[in-house]
Amino acid sequence: MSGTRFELPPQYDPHAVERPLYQRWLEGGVFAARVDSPKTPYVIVIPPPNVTAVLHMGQGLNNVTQDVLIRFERMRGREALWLPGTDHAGIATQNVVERLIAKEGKSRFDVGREQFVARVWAFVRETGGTILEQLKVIGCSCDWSRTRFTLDPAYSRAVREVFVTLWEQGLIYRGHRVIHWCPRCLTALSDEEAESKDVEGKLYVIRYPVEGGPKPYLTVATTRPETMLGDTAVAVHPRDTRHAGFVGKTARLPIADIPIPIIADEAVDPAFGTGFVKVTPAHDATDFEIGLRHKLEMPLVMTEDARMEHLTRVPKALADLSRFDARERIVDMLKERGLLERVEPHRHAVRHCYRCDTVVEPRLSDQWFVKMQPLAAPVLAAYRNDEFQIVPERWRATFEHWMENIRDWNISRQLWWGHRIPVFTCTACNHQWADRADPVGCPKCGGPVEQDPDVLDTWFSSWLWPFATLGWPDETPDLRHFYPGHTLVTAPEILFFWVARMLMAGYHFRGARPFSTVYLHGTVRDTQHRKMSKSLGNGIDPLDVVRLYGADALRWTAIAGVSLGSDLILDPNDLETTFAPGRNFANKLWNIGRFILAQLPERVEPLAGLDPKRLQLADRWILSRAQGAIREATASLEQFRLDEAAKRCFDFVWKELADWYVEAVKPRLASGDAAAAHAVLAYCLDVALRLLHPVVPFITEELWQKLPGRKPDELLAATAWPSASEEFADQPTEARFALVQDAITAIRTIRAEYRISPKARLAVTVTTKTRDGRGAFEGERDTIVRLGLLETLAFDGRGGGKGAGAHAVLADGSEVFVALADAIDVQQECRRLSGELTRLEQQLTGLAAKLHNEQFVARAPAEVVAKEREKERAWRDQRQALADKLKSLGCS
RNA sequence: GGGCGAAUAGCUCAGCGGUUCAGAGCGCCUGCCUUACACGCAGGAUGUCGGGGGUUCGAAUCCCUCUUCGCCCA
Repeated sequence: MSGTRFELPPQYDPHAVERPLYQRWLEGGVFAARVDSPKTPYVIVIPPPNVTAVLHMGQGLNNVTQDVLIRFERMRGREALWLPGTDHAGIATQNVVERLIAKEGKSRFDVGREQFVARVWAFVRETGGTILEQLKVIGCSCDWSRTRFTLDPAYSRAVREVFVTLWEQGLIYRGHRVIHWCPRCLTALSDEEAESKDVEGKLYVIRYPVEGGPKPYLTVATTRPETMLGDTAVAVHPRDTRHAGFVGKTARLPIADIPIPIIADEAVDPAFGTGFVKVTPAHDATDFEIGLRHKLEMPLVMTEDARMEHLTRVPKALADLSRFDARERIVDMLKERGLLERVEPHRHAVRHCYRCDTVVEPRLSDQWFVKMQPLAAPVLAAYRNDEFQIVPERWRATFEHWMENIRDWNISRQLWWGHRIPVFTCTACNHQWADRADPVGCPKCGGPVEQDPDVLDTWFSSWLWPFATLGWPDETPDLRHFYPGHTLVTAPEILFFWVARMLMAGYHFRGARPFSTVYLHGTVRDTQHRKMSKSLGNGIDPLDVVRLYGADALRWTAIAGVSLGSDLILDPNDLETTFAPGRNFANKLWNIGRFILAQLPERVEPLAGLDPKRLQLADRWILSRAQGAIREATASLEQFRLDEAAKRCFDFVWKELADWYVEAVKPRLASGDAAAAHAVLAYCLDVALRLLHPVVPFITEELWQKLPGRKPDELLAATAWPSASEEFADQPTEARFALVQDAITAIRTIRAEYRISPKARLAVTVTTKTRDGRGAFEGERDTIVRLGLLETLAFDGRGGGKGAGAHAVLADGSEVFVALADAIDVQQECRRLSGELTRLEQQLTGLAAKLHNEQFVARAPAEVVAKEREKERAWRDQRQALADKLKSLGCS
C-alpha cells in the first residue's frame, strides 16, 4: 500500500463533520441565490411550517426531498433559490398561547386583545424559527437571507393588497349562511378545515305530535336530537306519497312545545329514515337552504361554545348544558314522554376541527367569503393546457374534480392572531369599504370608523407565498428574476388547502403559474400504516435519528426508501433497523472513500491526459459503468425518481466500485505501476461523490474535501454535476468483464458448495470458445486468481479439466474447471451438473416451442425474434458443454 | 354513495407486455476478523407476483370482475 496521507477512522462519525460543514457552506455563500446571476433560475418555495412547530418526520421527508432537488439543480448550473420561512398559523398559535395563559388562570378575554396579541408575538419571537434551525441540522440548503414570515410587515402589506383588490373586483362578499364553527377555537372554519370523519353514532327516531293529520304523530330520524329545539319545520319530499297527507298540517315540537309547519321540499331524501326530516335552519347547511325557500324562522339554540341557550325555545332544565349533555337529557325527556320510538346504531360522517379535533357545529352566521369560481377557472384551463404538471399524474382526477366543484371560501376567522380584515364601517352612515391604509374617518361623511374585528384565514396569506415572499406588490428585482418558480414539493393533504389556492393567486395576481411542477410525496406512517402523530405517540423525531445515525442516514432512508408518491413506512419502535440502510450505506461510502484516499498520491494524473493503452479491462469497465451511473441518475432525478437515482448510485459505489473494481485493482496498487489505477479511482470517487451529494451531502462533502488537488475554498456543494463522457461508454468491455465476474462467481460458488477453506488455494482451468472471452480472462488473470483464491490458473483451448474436479459452464459456453482431487465427490458433482442441465433443457424447450410457433415468428418484432435465436444458440453451447462434462465424469 | 390508489420473498418496496425479470434493502441460513468497512466479505434459501375470467404469438406487467386494505370527496 502506498503512503497514507492522513488517517481516517474506520467508522464514519457524522457528529464530527456535520456542523462544521454546514457552517462552511453558509460561509461560502453556497445557498444564497444571486438576483444578478446570468444563470437560469431554479426556484423552490418551502411549504412554510407553523412558526411554533418543531420538526417531525413528515417535514423531514418533505424538506429532504426539496433539498435533493435544489442541490441537484444548483450543481447543474442553475441559480438555485430555495426560499424558506414560516407561517403564523392563526388557530394553532393562538391555541398554544391560550393554553399558556390558561395556566395563569386567565382567558384571552381577561387579558384583552392588545395584550394577548403582544403575548403571542413574545412567544413567537422566543420560540419561532426553531424548526428552521432544525432544517439546518438535516442539511437543508435554504437561502436563509430570504427567510420570510407571513406576518412580516412587507408580507402583511401583500395580504392586504390582495384583500382590497379582490374587494374592488367584487370577489369578496359578506355571506349569511350556515358555516363550520369550532366551539372550542371559537371561530369559523373553511370547508377544508372541517374534516369529515366516519363515526359510530346513533339514529334517534322521534315522534312529533301532529294536529289534524292522517295520524296523531309523525316520526323523524335524526343523529342530533339536541338541535330539535331549533326546528322550525318538518319536511317531506314532494313526491313521497306515503306522507302526502301531512303536508300543510302542523306538528308540535316536543319539549319546546311549539307548533311548526309540515312542508314539502326537494332536498329531503325520501329513502333516509322515515321520510320525515326535522328542519333546523340555523344548525344545518341543508336545512338552511330549505329555510330560505320556505321563509322559515332560523333561531340559534346554542351559544358560540355550543351550550344550549335560547330565550324561549330552550327550557330552564336544559339551558347552559353542553350539546352532548343536552342530547342525553333530551333523549331522556323524550323517553319520559313516550316520544322516542327507537334508537339505532348509525355510522355517519361528522366534521371535526382540523386543529383541535372538536366536533364542528354547523352555525348560522355572517362571514366574509371569496368567490372562487372566477379564480379557479383559469387554473383549470392552464392545467388542461399543460402549463403545470402534478406528479404523480394520478392526482389529476382529484385535482380537477375539486376545481370543477369549487365552493366559495370562508376567510373570516374569529381570532386575534393574524391579519386583521381591512374592512371598515362608518358608525354614522353605515358606509362599508376595504382599505389599503387605516382610515381616520369615513370618506363619505367623515364619521367615526370601526374595523372588522376578525382576522383572515392563515391560508389567505400563505396562498400568496410564491410571490409575496419575493416582494410583491412591489416589482422587486427578486420578483422579476425568481417568479415564476419551478417545483413545489408537498404532501397531498394540502393540495386543496394550499397548492390549488397558490395556483389561483399566481394566475390571478401575477398572470402566471407560480411553479411548473407540483411534486406530491407520500405520508410518513408507522408499521401499522397509521399516520405518525403526536396524539398517537407513534412519531419519530428526526433529530433523534440525526443524533443516533447522522443526518445522511436519515436522508438516505427517506429518499431511497420511497418511490414516487408512495408512503414512507418507518418503525418508531426500532430505529436501529429502520435507519440501518442509511447508516450502512454511509459507512460503506466512508470506507470506500477512506481506502481510495489512502491510496492516492498527492498528485493524481488526470484521466483525460492518460494514454488509453494504459487502461486495463477492469479500468475500462468501471469507467463505462460510471457513465451509466451518471446518465441514469441524472435521468431519474429529472423525472423526480429520487429513489431510483439513489439506488443507481448505491449500486455504482457498492456493487461495482467497491465489490469489483477496488478488489480487482488492489494488486496493481501494491505494484509500482499504479498511475492508471490511481487516475481511475480518483475519477470514480469524484463522480460518485458528486452524484450522491444531493442525497447525502455531509459525508460526500467531507470525503470530497480530501481528494488530492482540492483547492482550499472549493466546495462540493457548489461544484458541477458530472456529465457523461461518451468516450468511456463501452458495451463490449462491459460484456467482457461480466464474463470475468461470472468465472469468479462460479469458482466462489464451487468453493462454498464443497466447503473449501478460504485458506486453500485452488488450481483452475478455464476453457474458452471465443477469442473475445480468452482475451478477457487473460487480461484479468490476476483478478481471477486473487478473487478466486487460486494457486494456478491455466487456459486451455481444447476443453481441459482433467482429473477430479468441479465444473461450471458460463453464459457464453466457456468452461471453468476447479481441480479438487480427493475433495471431489463425483456423485455430488453429477447431481450439480445434471441439475444445471435439466434447468437449461427446460429453458431450451420453452424457447424452442416459442421459436417453432409460427405466430410468434410472424408477429413478434424482428429484433425480439433475433434475440431469442441468439439466446437459443448460447444455451445450446452451454448444454453441449454440460453434457460433455457429465460424460467425462461418467455420470449415468 | 362517487373518485383514486394499493395487493409481488418474513418485513418495506422496485419491476408495469417479451424466461437468464421473478428483483433490491432489511431479516434469515452457512462459512469467513481476506491489512477500507463485522454498520463488513463470500455463498445460499424463500414467492402457483390477492382470487377468477379475458385480450395477445407471449401477462407480475393490458382489460373485466370479485375480495381485502388505504386515501380523497359527498
